[in-house]
Order: sequence, then structure tokens, then C-alpha cells
Amino acid sequence: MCQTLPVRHDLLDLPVLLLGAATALVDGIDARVRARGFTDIRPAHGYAFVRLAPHGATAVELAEHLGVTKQAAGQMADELVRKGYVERRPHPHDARARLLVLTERGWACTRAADEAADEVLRPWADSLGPDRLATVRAALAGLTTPGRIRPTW
Amino acid sequence: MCQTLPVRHDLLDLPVLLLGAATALVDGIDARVRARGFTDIRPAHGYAFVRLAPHGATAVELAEHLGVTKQAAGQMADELVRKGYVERRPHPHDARARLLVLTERGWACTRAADEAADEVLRPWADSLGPDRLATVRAALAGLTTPGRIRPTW
DNA sequence: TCAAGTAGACAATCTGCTTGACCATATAGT
DNA sequence: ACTATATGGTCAAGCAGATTGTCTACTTGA
Repeated sequence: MCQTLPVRHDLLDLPVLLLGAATALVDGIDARVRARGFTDIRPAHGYAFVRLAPHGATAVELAEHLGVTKQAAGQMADELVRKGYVERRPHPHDARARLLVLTERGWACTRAADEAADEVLRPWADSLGPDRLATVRAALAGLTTPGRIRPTW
Repeated sequence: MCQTLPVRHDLLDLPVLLLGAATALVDGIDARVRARGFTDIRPAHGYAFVRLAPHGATAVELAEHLGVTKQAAGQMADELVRKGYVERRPHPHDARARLLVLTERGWACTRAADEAADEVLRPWADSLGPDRLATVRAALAGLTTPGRIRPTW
């Protein structure tokens, strides 16, 4: 009977479920990446790797991807260079810019993260089955807005 | 061209979708809460409100809920008290402790956040329809692990 | 060729959080 | 009842990640 009034009571648990699932995913991947020996990086660095992996990027491009200032991106780049995951190369078309690219260690870490994500998601996906998985995928795609991946707390 | 390489089993786009959806949700709610006049709080405070709303909580309980130290929780409590969202009361059963409870302004903000969440989720839920929404809800519940809601970046 | 825009480095600062120490109160063991 | 230990909270110092502001080197377009 209460259902005839606001249905929003059903909607309010979704934030908790969605954020809880995102947390479980991030923490699960992080734990497995650490278990593979990459103990000096945090999930935030993974977001940087996502942008750097295909063909590298400049500090400004990285900053836009992460949703931070270019100075903050430059500092993260410093850290990743110091830890051996990234190297700075001269930019082929712009002498002002430097191209940030993954080192072999950076690629190894990226592969470890992919394996970790697979380990976390596979049992979940298997229990859902292909049909429901497709439904979930499409539903999440409908809520996602193009742009940042990391919320501002 | 690159598409012929291994697609990594299709599971690797899920982190992006899931985190993107969580980001869109958090940012969407935050923007609408601000539009309702609560401009001096951040999404992180919302997680505190979730714990304080039912019956209040001590600083230590709040710290456990947020996954931070008791000092950090105490500092957030200070801030929320200063801004008028929370007040400290003597704890009924423990003279050491203080019970943190929402003020009327705190409750108003909580209601605003509920409305904001509804606004963000309703069009999405309507476009899914009840069946697929139930599928998504159950799937997310299967991935969520009980505990924190907020990942460590 | 020259003015405006852009990439990035350097410096100072802010904020949220941590660790460590401490006091007041509660609770359990004898 | 008394004492030892555990717990809630606060104070203080410091750190890490981010910010704003400024500067130089290089690019781009009129």
C-alpha cells in the first residue's frame, strides 16, 4: 500500500549498493596487485596507468583524465618516474612537452592489475551468467557520464 | 587494427563502467545538494550523515564507519558542529563518550540528499524498468562486501 | 615576425588525515 | 572494594596530496 506513494524508498539503497560494489572492486584489485609485489602504488595510480597505457600522454592530458591540476599530475608523474613505472621522453611533435610512457615495470603492473580485476570479477560474472551480465553492463553504461572515473569526495 | 588483439574476456570494461557510474552518482547528488543551498559540505560528509542519522553515534563509531582514525572522525565532527549540522550531547550510558546527533539543519540536508539521489536515479530506473532494475540491484548486492562504502584511493 | 596561448617547472600554501601522547572514565580480575 | 587494563576523547606535530600563483620555453596564428 505504501508502494502507491513514493517509490523512492526502493531507490535509496542503490547508492549504497553501487558505492559498496565500487569499493569492493577497488579494494579487491588493490589487494591482489599488492600481493603480486607492487606494494608502492595506490589505486589512484591505476587511473593514471589507464591513460598512459595505450600510447603515453603529456602531463596536461593526464591531469584532464584524473580531474586534477597539471601541477598535481606532474607531481604524480615525478613519483611514478622515481618508482620506475614511467619514463619521460621528448614529445615527438612539441618541444615544450614531454611524453609520459610506461616502462616495462609499468606494463608489468598494468598486466597484474588486469589479472587482479579478472580474478575479482570472474566469479561474480559467472554467478550472474551472460544474460544478466549484459543487462548489468548496459545499465551501468546508461548511468555513467563520459568523463572522470573518480568521484570528488 | 589493435582490436584484433585479445579483448581480455570482456570483463575489463566493468571497472570503468562501475566506477564511472559511482562517480556520476556521487557528483550528481553533490551538485543537486549544493543547488539546494548546502554549499559548505562535501560528499564525504554524506557518509557521516548516513551513520549519524538513525540514532546518532560516538566519534569512534563514526570513525569505524568511515574507515579513518578516531582523531580524523573527531575533526570532521568539529567541522560539522561548527557548520551547524551536528551537535554533541552527553552519552546516556557512558560519561566518557559524547553522542553526535544531527541538528534540524543536519536533517534538512539529509532530506535534500535523499531528494537529490532520487532525482538522479529515477530517470535511470524508469528507463530500465522494474525487472532489469531488480537484476541490477541483485547483481550489485552480490559484489558488495559488507563494510566500508568508500574506497581507499 | 610578433602576440597570444600552451606545456611544464618551481615555490608557497592549504586541507584532510596520520601517528603519538595524554587524561578521564569504564570494566574486569582478584 | 581495589587495582589493572581497556576505551572514548582531545591536544599537538607532521605528512601527503592537492591547490594557487608565477615563471620560462616553446608553439601557433594573424
